[in-house]
Amino acid sequence: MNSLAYALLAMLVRKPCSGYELAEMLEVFWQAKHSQIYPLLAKLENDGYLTPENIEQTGRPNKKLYHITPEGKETLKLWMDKAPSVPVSRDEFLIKAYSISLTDAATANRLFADRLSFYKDKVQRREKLIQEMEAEYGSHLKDQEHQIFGRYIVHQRKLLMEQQEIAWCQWVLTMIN
Amino acid sequence: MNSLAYALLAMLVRKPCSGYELAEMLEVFWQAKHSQIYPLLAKLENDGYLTPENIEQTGRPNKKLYHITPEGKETLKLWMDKAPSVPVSRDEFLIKAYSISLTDAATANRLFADRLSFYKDKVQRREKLIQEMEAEYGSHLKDQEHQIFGRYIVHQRKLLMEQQEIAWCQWVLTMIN
DNA sequence: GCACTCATGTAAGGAGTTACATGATTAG
DNA sequence: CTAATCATGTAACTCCTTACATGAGTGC
Repeated sequence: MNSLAYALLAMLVRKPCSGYELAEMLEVFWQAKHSQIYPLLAKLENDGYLTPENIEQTGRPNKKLYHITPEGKETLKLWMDKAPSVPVSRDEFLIKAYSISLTDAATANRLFADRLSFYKDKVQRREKLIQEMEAEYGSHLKDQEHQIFGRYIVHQRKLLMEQQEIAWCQWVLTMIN
Repeated sequence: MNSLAYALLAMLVRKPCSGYELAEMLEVFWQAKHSQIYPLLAKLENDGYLTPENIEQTGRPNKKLYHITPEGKETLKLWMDKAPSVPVSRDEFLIKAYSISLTDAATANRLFADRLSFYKDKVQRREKLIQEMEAEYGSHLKDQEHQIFGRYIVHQRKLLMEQQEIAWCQWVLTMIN
């Protein structure tokens, strides 16, 4: 059981998902490629933490919805008590930002302008997602007992980070222009 | 040449460093263990991007200061033009925050309280580091031509992120208490 | 026609972590 | 007297990415 395994269980507590969906949803705290996810789902099924449900679809490929088992949920619950490992963030952009004096004004500008638009897009998507949560759950979002609470606060955290990235890029752009 | 190799070159443009020092300094954009750094430094030396200087010390182990070569600096410069790969962040804490409804109030509280103090410590260290930069470089910090500029903006970014993490933890704590 | 989305998998290789190894000095 | 800091390295292993493989439907 590695961190990704717990990330998958955490997602599946909310609702049954296919590997394809999980790969998208994991973006919020543990990015992983499908090539890592599919074998791990098979392993978790084999260990009794998940059960698959085959969904036949027309017009698109069939899929497997994985459901979390009581053992899976219990395993995740027990893990909650352990101290989380230190967060890891690896960002090539920051290496380039650090080395900005090595490059010309045009390259520096492009670097930050691209970063800015990348995060503007991220913010837009995140705001839409949060609006959808608000429409569906309303005041339950602030109820720590409700299952949605965890999902809400995590996406709020990500939104804040993305908004701050935009503000910081703009701050740097005013200095280099 | 992987991202970590460029991260090392970026650090060594500023000043010659030992592998030990680099492991600490890399925290800001690309965390790596010494077991990954030492072999890579040897490889970069072998490729002609670095030259080592042996420093004999009394009262503590001798060390190797790596200096970047003109070829190393040129390689880093050329890399600046390429679009950076997408940032990766993997944070076990966020998996637990997402699953907060599975656990009791005491565990949830401890989880966020620990996170809060972890980042309070981070902010303290970062603020001290930035104050030292201000004392040494003053108005040069805002001069995009100056070598310190990149280092300054990156640490500012990290400080903002850490301060925001504190504010967010406090926001969640008010909701769960 | 071409790229994108949905959908699942395997194989090979590169990146990163943990453990093994050594050892003096300093602070509590 | 115990833990932390400084300091460098290797070995084994796990984790993660890239590439290979397949294929129908949709939008430009």
